[in-house]
Amino acid sequence: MKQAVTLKDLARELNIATSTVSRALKGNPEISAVTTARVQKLAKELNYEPNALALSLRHSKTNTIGVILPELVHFFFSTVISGIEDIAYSNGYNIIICQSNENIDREILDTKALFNHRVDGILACVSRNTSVYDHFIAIQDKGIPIVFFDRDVPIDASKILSNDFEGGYNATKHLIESGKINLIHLSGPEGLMLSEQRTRGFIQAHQDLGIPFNKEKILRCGDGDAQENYKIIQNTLKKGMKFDGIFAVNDIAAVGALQALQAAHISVPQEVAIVGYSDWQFSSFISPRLTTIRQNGNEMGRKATELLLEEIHSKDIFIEPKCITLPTKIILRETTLNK
Amino acid sequence: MKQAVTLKDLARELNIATSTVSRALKGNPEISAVTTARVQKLAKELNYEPNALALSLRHSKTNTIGVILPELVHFFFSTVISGIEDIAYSNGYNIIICQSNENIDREILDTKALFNHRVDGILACVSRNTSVYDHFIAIQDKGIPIVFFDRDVPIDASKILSNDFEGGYNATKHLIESGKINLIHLSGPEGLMLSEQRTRGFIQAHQDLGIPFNKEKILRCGDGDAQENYKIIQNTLKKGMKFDGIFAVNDIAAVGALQALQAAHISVPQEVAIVGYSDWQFSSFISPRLTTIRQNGNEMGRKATELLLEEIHSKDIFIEPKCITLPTKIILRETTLNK
DNA sequence: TATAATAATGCAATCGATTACGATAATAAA
DNA sequence: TTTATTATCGTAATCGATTGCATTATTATA
Repeated sequence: MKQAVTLKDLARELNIATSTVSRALKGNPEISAVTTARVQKLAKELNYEPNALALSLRHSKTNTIGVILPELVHFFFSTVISGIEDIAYSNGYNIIICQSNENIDREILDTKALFNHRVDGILACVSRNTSVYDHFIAIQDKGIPIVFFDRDVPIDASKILSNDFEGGYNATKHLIESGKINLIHLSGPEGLMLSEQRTRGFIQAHQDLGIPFNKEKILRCGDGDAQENYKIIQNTLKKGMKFDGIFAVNDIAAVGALQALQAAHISVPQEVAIVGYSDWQFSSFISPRLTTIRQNGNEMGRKATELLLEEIHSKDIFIEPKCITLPTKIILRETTLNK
Repeated sequence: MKQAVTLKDLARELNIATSTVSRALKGNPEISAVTTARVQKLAKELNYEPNALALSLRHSKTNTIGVILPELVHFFFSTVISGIEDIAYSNGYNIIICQSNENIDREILDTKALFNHRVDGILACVSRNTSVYDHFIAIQDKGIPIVFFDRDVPIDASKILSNDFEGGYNATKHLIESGKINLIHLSGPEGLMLSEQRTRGFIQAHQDLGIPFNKEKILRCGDGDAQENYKIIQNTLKKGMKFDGIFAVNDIAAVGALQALQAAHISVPQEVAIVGYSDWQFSSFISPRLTTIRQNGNEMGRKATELLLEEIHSKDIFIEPKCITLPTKIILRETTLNK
């Protein structure tokens, strides 16, 4: 098997010490111009590339950021990753991405793996059903900074969140202002702070605009795939419940609802209007095009990475955790009446 | 700053040699039961975790696989990643994912970064506009095995491809058999082998089924986003070109075409039928639901990883590159007439 | 000419873990 | 009692690169 070229190989070939080779390669003025030239020439010839492992070990610094998130396939998360990459790469950092698949056990394994690889810091969005946080605390205790994003956690660390309350509030306000006052809400899983915030926004908007509200308006959907929400709306219609607007916790749920309505020959948005959440890629494709709340995933990724790098670069002095909440934006499309 | 616990720390605390600690931790019988117990107890107390960097350096083995692919957000690629994860994790390997963003320069940087991190092997799907392959050859020359997937490359290496010819053939055959004989094809970028294969299938099906074919039936779309294909179909209609079926190189293009038809009040599938490619997530959401060709991404990821691990584990002996072509499957939905 | 200053390079420790080999002590065999 | 054997543990080299501290050789200064 071919072996990678090392400093030692260059040194042997040129009959000098590895330390000299090392210095010559980085243009140290202590080394004579002649020697430097010889070394750099040979290095190029043999295609020498430094071993990042050895460097990391030496410097106790991997220049690598670990990223833990629930699923790659979500459009929102992929925009977050782009933001992370932008900042990380331009600062000379690599990233390692781990999917937890919304699985707490996988998440625990991921944190361990990232620690064992001695990443310089971690960006994490916890899985939906994470309720203990020891694995993160343990990492922090070992001196590795963590910044959480998108989903809130009861941990003393920096966080970049989206203003889910505001999103829920504005979605609901838009529905009400377009004349729909008998709304239902397809809500996310209990315990997931983010979905509870959206629900809170839903309720608050009712109160602020003087629209009556009761708990029956909230329909809880578990995983929130389209199929499930299709059935929920189907059942709701079957039970004879009346409504003229739906605020769904995400676009997938919204599509499920939309299809149930279409199957029942209920016109959207004339009879029932719909607002989704997150502005998935398909939301502008489907017919009618879906009104939704856009979160700035790229910005979230960038901000989170900037914060993390700050903490990495000042490992010695204590840094007060920051919590940044990013604004959302409503994207008006065809599933709501726009006046 | 808190520092991670090392073997040396344990050794100092217990007043024994690090070599003894190392052996005790892995239950080496040369170490007395008493000592072993003491070491393991302390290790647990101090939450000792071995430094993967040091191990990798020592063994010249990182147990890490590098993955290079164009974009994470593509549903197909995310299923490939799941397949890769399944096999990699169950074999004790971690993965590092790099997005090239269909950018050759980024791709070159990625290969370098992965090599510098001394990954044990690489799984790669080249970017759309990659036409030189020196960066991959260089990696191979350093003894790191590479397995390519999805997109074919003129490199002597193992490959897992999808049978794009078959997919294009069956899509076209289905359209013709459902009574549509005046088809057009929204084709992918020139030079991308995969899209040329699909086009070849389109042509061959015409010939085999005795349907006249001419080059005007092929409309080339560059990047292939929905907007672009919307315009292409719009222009085609404006020019008065007649057609009753569309085979699109991917689902996004198909949706663009679909929307252009709907805007022109042309009924799908009655007047014009559509077949897409790749079975994106949204394809079963939209209305009408899209008939498409499904590629088994998970299987592709699994097979590619298995092949790569084989090559990694037999680094010394030469392994003949294998090329596996996976079958595709047509998913019949509402954008075509199904008889 | 003797000494100091400078330039150029080598030696060896270091990062954290592993492992071949050597060393010590205790026990068994002769 | 002396030697061989075994159990147990330590020493040092190693992976690849860096870097503080010598060590030379050369030139400048007194």
